[in-house]
Amino acid sequence: MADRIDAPADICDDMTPDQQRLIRDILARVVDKWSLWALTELTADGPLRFSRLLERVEGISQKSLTATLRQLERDGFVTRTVVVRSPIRVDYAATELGHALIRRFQPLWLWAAGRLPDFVAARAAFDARTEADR
Amino acid sequence: MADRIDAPADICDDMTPDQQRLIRDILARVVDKWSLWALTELTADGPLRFSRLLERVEGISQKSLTATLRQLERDGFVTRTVVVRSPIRVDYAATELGHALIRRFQPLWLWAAGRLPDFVAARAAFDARTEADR
DNA sequence: GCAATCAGGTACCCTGAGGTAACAACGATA
DNA sequence: TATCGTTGTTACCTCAGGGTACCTGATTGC
Repeated sequence: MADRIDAPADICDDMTPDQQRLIRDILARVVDKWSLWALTELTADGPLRFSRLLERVEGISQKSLTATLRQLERDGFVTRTVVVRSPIRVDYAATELGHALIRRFQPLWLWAAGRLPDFVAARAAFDARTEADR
Repeated sequence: MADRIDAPADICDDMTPDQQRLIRDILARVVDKWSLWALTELTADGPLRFSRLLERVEGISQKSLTATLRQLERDGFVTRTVVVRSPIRVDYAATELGHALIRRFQPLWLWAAGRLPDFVAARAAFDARTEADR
């Protein structure tokens, strides 16, 4: 998991180091291997139980899903409600904060999708350059 | 480094798996340990040479800075120009794509900064909850 | 010739994220 | 009673990111 993300100095100037660390922490969580994916599933499709998430977040292990959901819950992006029915059942749902985060992140995704040709071109150019000489 | 970041399905529907993987790749790079920080320094303050960056991106090692800059260069966020002067000199500068990325990322940072109290409260509530029972 | 500066490469090691697999609780059901 | 389904937890292992330390060129100045 990435453990620090920084922002331009002018945004940070009026914050304590502790606050800056917390923000980095939050944003790092947002972009780690599974968090955003899991949260996206929850924002797109009502409350989901553990096993449903396990199926949807394709490739994640039980252990990692548990850890991911705990972190998301701790930071207020997700709620966890235990239903004591027959086979125990746990529902996870995105909070308002969770929805807001996804909404804020989408423009970045769309932008990246739009500039896809630039990335492809940049990589091709770089690889050609390095293969030749350097 | 995080190696995948996903977006809502409706954005992905008209993209090939390869394209989706590339976008995840790009966005993952953006939020890894050092990339965003280094790029931020470059967008804030003209071209910088290797040693200047080494000082500014406080805590990074030579090895990691080299690796980070190579990745940023490969993805088109940074240019690398060698000046063959007396003691060799290499200038790094953010490209238009690099500036655009930082601009796109800033709103997310500002939003997180604004919701700081929510994160603090969520964590406090969670920690109190888990300390008591569970 | 010799030291110093600058940009990097390389070898070695350590840590931590994350996967696998087995086990735990606990009610329902056969 | 035994087994199953569900949500975890725990032990063990692997692998890759990243740090430290040292070495390489190339060039200038002494």
